[in-house]
Amino acid sequence: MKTRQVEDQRESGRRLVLATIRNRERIARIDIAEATSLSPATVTTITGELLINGLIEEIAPDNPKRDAKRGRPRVGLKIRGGAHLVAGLKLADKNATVALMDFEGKLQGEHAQRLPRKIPDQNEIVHFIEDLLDQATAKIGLKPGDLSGVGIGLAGVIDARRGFVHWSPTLKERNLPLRPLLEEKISLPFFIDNDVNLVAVAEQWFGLGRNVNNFIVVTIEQGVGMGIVIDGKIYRGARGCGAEFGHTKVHLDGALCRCGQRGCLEAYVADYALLREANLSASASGTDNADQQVSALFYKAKAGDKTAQSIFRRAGKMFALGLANVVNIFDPGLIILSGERMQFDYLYAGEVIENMKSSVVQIDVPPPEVRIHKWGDLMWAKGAAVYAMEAVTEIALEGLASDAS
Amino acid sequence: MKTRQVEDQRESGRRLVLATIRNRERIARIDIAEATSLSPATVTTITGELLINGLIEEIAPDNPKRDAKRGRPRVGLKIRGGAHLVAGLKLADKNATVALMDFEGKLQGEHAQRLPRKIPDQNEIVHFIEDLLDQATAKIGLKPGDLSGVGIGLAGVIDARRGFVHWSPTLKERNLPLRPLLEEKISLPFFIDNDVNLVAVAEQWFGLGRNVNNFIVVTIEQGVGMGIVIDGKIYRGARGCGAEFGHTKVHLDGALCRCGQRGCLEAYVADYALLREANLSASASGTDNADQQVSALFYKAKAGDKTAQSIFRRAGKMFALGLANVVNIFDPGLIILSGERMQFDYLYAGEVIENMKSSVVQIDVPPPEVRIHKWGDLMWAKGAAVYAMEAVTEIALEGLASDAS
DNA sequence: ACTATATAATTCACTCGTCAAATTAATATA
DNA sequence: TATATTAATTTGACGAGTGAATTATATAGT
Repeated sequence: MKTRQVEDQRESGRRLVLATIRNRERIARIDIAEATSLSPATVTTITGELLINGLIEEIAPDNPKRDAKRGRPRVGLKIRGGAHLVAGLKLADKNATVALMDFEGKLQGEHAQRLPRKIPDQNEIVHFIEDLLDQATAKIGLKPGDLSGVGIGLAGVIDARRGFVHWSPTLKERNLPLRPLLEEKISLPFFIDNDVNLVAVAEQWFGLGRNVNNFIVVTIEQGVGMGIVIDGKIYRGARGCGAEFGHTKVHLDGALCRCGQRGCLEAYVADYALLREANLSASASGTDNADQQVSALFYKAKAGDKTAQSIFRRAGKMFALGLANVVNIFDPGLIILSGERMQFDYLYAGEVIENMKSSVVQIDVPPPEVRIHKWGDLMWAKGAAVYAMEAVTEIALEGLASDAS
Repeated sequence: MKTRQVEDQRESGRRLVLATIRNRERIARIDIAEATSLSPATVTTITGELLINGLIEEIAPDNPKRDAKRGRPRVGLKIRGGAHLVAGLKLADKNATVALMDFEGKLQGEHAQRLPRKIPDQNEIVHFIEDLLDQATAKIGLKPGDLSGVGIGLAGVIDARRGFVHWSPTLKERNLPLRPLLEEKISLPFFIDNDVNLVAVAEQWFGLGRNVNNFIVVTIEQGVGMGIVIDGKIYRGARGCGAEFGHTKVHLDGALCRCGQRGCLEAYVADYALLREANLSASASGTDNADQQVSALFYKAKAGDKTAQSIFRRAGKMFALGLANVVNIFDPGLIILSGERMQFDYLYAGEVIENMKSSVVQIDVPPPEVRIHKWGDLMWAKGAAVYAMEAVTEIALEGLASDAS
């Protein structure tokens, strides 16, 4: 900590250059200069450092036709995938998914495993994750020690800053300091967050949120979740726990929610809410096929069953109302509806979207775009991996300062 | 535009130092160094520039007792009030208020005037504002030309970036490019924003939001408004128009709102909603005493009238629900309830707040603090002035770069 | 084949801003 | 009056970024 302002300048330059290379996948120095509005000279210096430290590499001129331009050919730079390997875990209600990702963002391996219904205690969760990492890395001939970091996405209320789980449907215990517990047993940096936030990160890197600075992601699965991106960063509230869209109230003294309160959006659109309406308790007919039951209900509605239709119609209305509230408060530029349930079009049908748009303050500017993105657990795990990678990148860049010889 | 990174560094240093002096009112160089983690040497350089350019000034050692410490006494620095004068206007439904403020944030004059019911056209609004500025400045023996900028707060949906009024209850016309219109006639920079955002700015500078980086302000008057501060900055949505809390839906297909939609919070808690319930149309018994009618209704409820009580009770419940939704989505650290109607305790009664807190996701961290701040139109105008001053400061700092000799 | 032209990347001399250390300034205390 | 103490300024050095010149590497033209 010699100086402050001066070092900061260089460090932010490195960050900027690395981010630019990431974003553009492969890019020549001159284009980096253009994109970052740094001078070519500075770009040479910074990329030189990054090359020495192995974070980036030059790429062979892959364009044999070279656009028929003359002059010295630009040499492409890219992230060096081998620089770091991270793991991302998605712990859902019934199964866990692992994604292994290199520093370039490429998937290097994956692994899935069933989960005991609820993980009862601290020890078991730590062991379970340890196992998961063992098996996942073994698949590609490596060990957990080869990882530079692990990201974990979990449903529930999570304080990402502390890696603290206030509450999660996956765990039996409340108020679990998960990160300290894990880091005590496994000597790796862990990064824990609400799973929807990690979907938002995944959308930012690989999905519909690329180069969009302000958007929100809404997921419907067991519960209803939301991730908010403002100025390119995940927004976390003052108390460190993210957007609880599912427990937004859509009806005064309305339907009972599993959180104990009444009128939550979740109590109208989540799986259990739909089944409850249909008088099909999930626990009554086997815990595992709630999915199938919801599917069955959906196809019944499709087939013309009035009761089933009514259930989905109400859910759609409530969803539209909740969404409109978010739009009225946040005015996001883009809304991404994501998650397993998005295969059921009742929630993103034109009617629901129109409903939402007509409940938004009307001005002569078009309402936010709504896009649907259905993807499975692996994408959530990739989001978790990316989350870890952002953190690992940060650590790498900080460490680089003293490294420079 | 010689260099980029290098000049930026100096400029951000100036910004930082000036902001620190603002925040601390009077502060010695050594303390600035401490607060900004710049070196004393740099602080000397920067404050020297600011002194030469007349933005700050040294203050005589006002502490005759000097804490009984020895050594060279620290010389205080403060913002030089005379550096710039700005005006802030609050245009409400029935009256307009002007605040004149010096560069130090001190009120230099004020002025109020009744407003015609609705301003019909472009020309009139420009003339009206021109008049207002003339009269306000005349009161302290100056002219509008002595101003460095004018901030204007207006209810409705405003795009602050463009100074564009999508819609305002004060104006008859929709889609009015107010800033260009004003700047065409009056050669001063104008800064226009939603009035609640300006209240938020005022809270940040003078009120309960001092040194709080994340909070929201909610006001109830003719309508219901909200201002959001994230990371010390006013949050503006993607479309440039702020938080429309009042048109958040609290009931599916609920009460009819003046915006034409149903179930808006405003349709339950705003003046017209209360009077409508009480079967007292504002327009029926004279437009001007809606205030008094609401007051009368309030005291009737206080006196035990069941009907009146029921009206306020429902309004309170809906308000609590809407507020809970904002908390669930945003998780702000502090909520400031502000505005004229806050004198009626039905909306911030312990019961309502408790109601809200019990509708928020429950974790083992205390829910956000709620504080009440009742203040009149002058404070809104001061907020508008501060808003202008922030902009003027920015301009002054930018101009300084080339000035430096 | 050779030169001219074009473009990318690097090198180098210079400027600007910050900082640590030394110096000067201004006070209280012995 | 001398000494101690703290604030502010000055000074010399250093780090980072830049423009201009230089080097590298290609194509186009003859």
